[in-house]
Amino acid sequence: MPPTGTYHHGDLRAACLQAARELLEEDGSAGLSLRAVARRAGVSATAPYRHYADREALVSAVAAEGYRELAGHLAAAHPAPSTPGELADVAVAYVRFALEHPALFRAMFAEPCDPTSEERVAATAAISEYVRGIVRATFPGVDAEALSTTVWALVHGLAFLHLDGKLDASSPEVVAAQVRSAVHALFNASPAMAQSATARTAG
Amino acid sequence: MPPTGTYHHGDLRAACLQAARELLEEDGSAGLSLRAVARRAGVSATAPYRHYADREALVSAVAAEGYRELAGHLAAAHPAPSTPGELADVAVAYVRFALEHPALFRAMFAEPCDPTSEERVAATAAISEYVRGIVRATFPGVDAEALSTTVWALVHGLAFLHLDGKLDASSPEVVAAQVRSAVHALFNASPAMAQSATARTAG
DNA sequence: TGTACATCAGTGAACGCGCGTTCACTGATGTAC
DNA sequence: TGTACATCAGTGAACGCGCGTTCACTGATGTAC
Repeated sequence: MPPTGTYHHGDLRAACLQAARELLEEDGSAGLSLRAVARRAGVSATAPYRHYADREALVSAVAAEGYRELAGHLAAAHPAPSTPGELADVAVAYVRFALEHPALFRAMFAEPCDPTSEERVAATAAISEYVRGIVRATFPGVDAEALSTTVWALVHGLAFLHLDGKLDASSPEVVAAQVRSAVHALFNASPAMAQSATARTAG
Repeated sequence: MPPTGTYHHGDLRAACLQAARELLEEDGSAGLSLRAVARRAGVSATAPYRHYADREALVSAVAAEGYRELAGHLAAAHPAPSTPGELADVAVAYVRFALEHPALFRAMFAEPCDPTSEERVAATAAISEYVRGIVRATFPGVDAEALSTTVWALVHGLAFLHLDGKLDASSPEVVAAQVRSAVHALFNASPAMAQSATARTAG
């Protein structure tokens, strides 16, 4: 057990991430500042420099953590989606994550970011690969690369428009229904669906 | 003609917008500051207060102008789209606008914004209505409300993922092809298309 | 087991900065007579 | 056409702020003998 309340913090690196997360959750519109994070972590303004090269590095780390958390959230929605309906569940989870953590989501996507952060690049690549995997499982034989980009963009756009108040986000149910409907509009059209259309009820 | 170079500026309100735009174009990642705008407009730091209540008001005005400019850009892509292909042209124009004016686009959409700005609300409503009109023209008899939301979200998501470096934006052509492909994936599925599918070449 | 010492992870003062906003002001403009 | 005056659109000094980052430092930890 790391001794708490001592001069040495124990795990200030993690504590900074935690503090940053709390700040983002509390004030959805503020930018992260190193000083505010240090303050929240109960530490001098300069202590974080022991663990992060500069402000950018902290922000990148927060974003990367956000990506991982998002991935977990999606996986929790459905462990291994393989039908359009299950894929839609995952889509709903994506948008819900954005609406539940608006500031974090903005930090992850809306700010110009440091493209050199390995942690960050790896985390977004993982998300992208994850979506591709789902699409592949749901529509085997389709160009998963292209379709997964389309799916991601659709869902991402819904998330952002909702975040930005451009769509009706009055209740989670309304949002979920909208996401589902949009996703189904897309999936009804996929080549794989068209191919197997004869095997289902037409109309 | 307003006398330039005089004590009285002539049209400082417009000059501030212009200055703000230039700053956004030059530094895609900087936030707008009133002082920087004033500086760029060649005027004292406090002069803009004659024309804008505060920083927020300036930013909202810039964003509103951006919406109008985007609308013009879309209209220029095609005056009255009524086929999926023409609609795709408009979609391409949307994404191109975002990529050509990243900082402006972020100011318009990515920042938490003042929802009370009438100018801003009106401008975004206009965009939304515009998209709905196109969808209605392209797919008469369809629930334009739902489909136009889906279209907007898809295109908006593509714009943002590109802006954020999450997709291959290596050349305008690549981007355009991707947008077109995504839009077509969606349109192939719309009920209206399905209805009229027999009237076309199947496959 | 005890001591000397290197290393590590913090502190706190200080730097220079740009910011939003206020205020009393002044120069320019335009209108009434 | 000329003058007095109200109004308007700027100026510039000043405020207090939080920020990122540097620096020399010091207290705590752990290791070698």
